[in-house]
Amino acid sequence: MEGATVEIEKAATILKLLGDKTRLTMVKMLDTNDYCVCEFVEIFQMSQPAISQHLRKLKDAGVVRETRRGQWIIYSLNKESEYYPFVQSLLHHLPNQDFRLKELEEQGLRISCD
Amino acid sequence: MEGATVEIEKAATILKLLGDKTRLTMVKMLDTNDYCVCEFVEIFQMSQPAISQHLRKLKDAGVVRETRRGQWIIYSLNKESEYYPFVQSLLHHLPNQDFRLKELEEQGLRISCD
DNA sequence: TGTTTATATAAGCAAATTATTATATATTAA
DNA sequence: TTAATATATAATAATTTGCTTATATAAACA
Repeated sequence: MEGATVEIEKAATILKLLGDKTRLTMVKMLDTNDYCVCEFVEIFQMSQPAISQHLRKLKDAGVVRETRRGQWIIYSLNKESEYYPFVQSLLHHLPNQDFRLKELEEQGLRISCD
Repeated sequence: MEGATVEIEKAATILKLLGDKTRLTMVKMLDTNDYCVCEFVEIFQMSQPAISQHLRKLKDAGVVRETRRGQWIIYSLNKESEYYPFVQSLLHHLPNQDFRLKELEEQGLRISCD
């Protein structure tokens, strides 16, 4: 096995966090692009507080991090996390979600630019 | 990426299931050995119905399966599951739990024999 | 400055989760 | 056949989760 082992308790915490369709999709999307909150609101057709709360959980666990860019707060995967390799290897099994970015762009709603 | 992709929704279901310390430990243990219900009861110091309910969830999702051996019901990882490769790759990141089996044996409480 | 836009936080609530206790079922053994 | 053992299921209670609405904060812009 490559990479260090993840303590069972911490692994369970991360898996529970990713065991939600919205958060799992977010994290898969963040694996290839950065997004701001309002883009997620658009994509998931969910209220802004609901999206913020999902992102806060991911941030508290160190899975994602945020940077302010003007009035927007951009979220990205935290690749420095000691759990990143673990998360990564999960994401490899999931289907690409780039179609969601395409939809955003087609609607002229893309904001973050990497 | 090797192996087929797991639908996001199904992946979230499996991750939520494994996002519980008890179930995650069970599955990691089952990756190398089979166990009966009463062994798990001993190991986790939890009521028998609680253990049965965890196992039922894992069974309903197709992650584990059961075989009766006399009065015992032996649980094992379902390696035929289409999600087995996904589960496997998670388990690789977790620390070995063989010390739990050793403890069982030292207490003379080991029942299942593979 | 005041207004708009993007985001976060708090309070409250319904649904889901995880344990418990009590009871039913199935196999083994006396 | 009866008692003991292993397991499952049902009912229930406590806790957690994920949304909602209302409100606060912070940057941008007129």
